[in-house]
Amino acid sequence: MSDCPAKNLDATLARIACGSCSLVDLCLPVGVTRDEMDELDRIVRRRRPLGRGEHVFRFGDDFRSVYAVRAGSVKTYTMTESGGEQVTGFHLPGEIIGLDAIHSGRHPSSAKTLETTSLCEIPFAQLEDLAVHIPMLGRQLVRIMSREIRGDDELLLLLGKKTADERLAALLLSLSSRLHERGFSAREFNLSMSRNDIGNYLGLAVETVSRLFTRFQQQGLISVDSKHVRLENLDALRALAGFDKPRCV
Amino acid sequence: MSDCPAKNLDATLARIACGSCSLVDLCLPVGVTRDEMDELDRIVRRRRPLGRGEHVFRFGDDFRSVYAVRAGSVKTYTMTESGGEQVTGFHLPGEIIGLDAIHSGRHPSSAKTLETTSLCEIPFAQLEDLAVHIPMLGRQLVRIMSREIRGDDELLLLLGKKTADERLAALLLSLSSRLHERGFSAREFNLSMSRNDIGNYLGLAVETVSRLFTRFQQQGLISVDSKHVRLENLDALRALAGFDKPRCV
DNA sequence: CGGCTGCCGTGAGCTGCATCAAGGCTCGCT
DNA sequence: AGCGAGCCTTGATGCAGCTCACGGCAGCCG
Repeated sequence: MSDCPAKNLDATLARIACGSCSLVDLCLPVGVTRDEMDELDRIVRRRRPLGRGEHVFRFGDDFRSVYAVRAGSVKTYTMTESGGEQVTGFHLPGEIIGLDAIHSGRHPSSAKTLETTSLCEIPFAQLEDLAVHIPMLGRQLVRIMSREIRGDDELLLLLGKKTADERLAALLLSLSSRLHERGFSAREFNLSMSRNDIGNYLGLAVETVSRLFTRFQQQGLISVDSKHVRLENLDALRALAGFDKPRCV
Repeated sequence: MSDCPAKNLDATLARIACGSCSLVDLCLPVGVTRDEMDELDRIVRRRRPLGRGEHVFRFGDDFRSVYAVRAGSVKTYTMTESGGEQVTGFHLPGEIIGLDAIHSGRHPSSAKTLETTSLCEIPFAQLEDLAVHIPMLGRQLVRIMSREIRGDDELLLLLGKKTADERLAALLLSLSSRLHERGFSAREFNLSMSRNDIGNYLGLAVETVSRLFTRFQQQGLISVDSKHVRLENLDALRALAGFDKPRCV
């Protein structure tokens, strides 16, 4: 542990306070003062990065904390009794995961990193206590949860009503606009998730996803090179998906 | 207005305080004291019942309040740009609707009554202010929203992975257990929503839903008489649906 | 090096559910 | 009573996407 090369990195990350984090206006501390942010900083635990494929929490775990993605990406998924997965979301920096566990006190879903990922762990009991002193923090939490509900409802529409093409187009556009918000290119990015995860999330067979990527490329909508995607015709994709910004009103 | 026969009913309903409401342990004021409940009472507006098919709020409306169903039932739905509906939920007494609007300040979905329905309107700004003085109220709000997210995720699994049979079985069991929690029979109830709404919600064509009802009846799983359903073989339904309590962990 | 494992792409055939079409039932309205 | 509008049911047909089967490629390990 002490001679691990990650230690320095760890120490560096530990120094990043909410106030100096570039995600500050995507994450919890929106609208709180400098002093209040320091209070939040005191309860946030910045953990050393997780490697690809590690669990943040597992189905059935006791609920203690919610987690903010700081860098990297995470998939969340629930499980059927028969062992099948349903991927419920891909989460990018600034997003909070674990909110579905508050109600029951146990995690009803699992979360696994898709690549090397660093997270902020926010012990929930302390967050609730802090929210009593910092009303804005509670309000922001509620706003974030509202957005989550909204996002899920949009996904329901996608799974309930849309064709395979529309679904993939919608996912690509969602990733594109979310990455753009975070300062990355909206037109060109890497998919950190496997084709399998994509199919699972969109309610499609892997083979269908694979064929769709091929066809989208043939149609000049995108260029794909394994994990790397470039959106060549955003307007056509938007027309296909049927809406512009899948995760906003 | 003054000679309307609904007026007396209105007055009666208006007298029902949260403290004396039978839904008190399903709704917002869980775990708050008597005095705190009185404070909540002061901001809750008990409106006269809505008739069948009336809107509680519409897509695009300014967000001012959330609503608790007191009696009756409500469907919520979002819309595609092309005008199609996606039903996102059926809501029974004690459930809160409108939570998806907090984030953006506008309702991203519509809510329409399925039968004569009475609601409590809870102005959200006042609820937030009150939550500052009654921490438990804020916590309960967050818990309710967490359950909502959890419920949506379960629905995603349903739409993404389950067959038509499994979907209908899951819906019937969900309604059954939720009605049971509210003191109604778990085995026999009326469907307040149309076959169309059911199909829409489950991502199926009306015709498929109709055929499923017929087949379930032939298989001895249920008896149906138009809106009236009796679950004849709960265990078999549960086995079909693949899980027991669709909206709980 | 060779074998093994995980991920991705492609083709061929099948199937669950949508779609289309038509008829019955109920209820409210004239 | 008679008529029309919704809502529901049933049957026939078609197709989007699933399943199965196979081959390729990259990374990993002995």
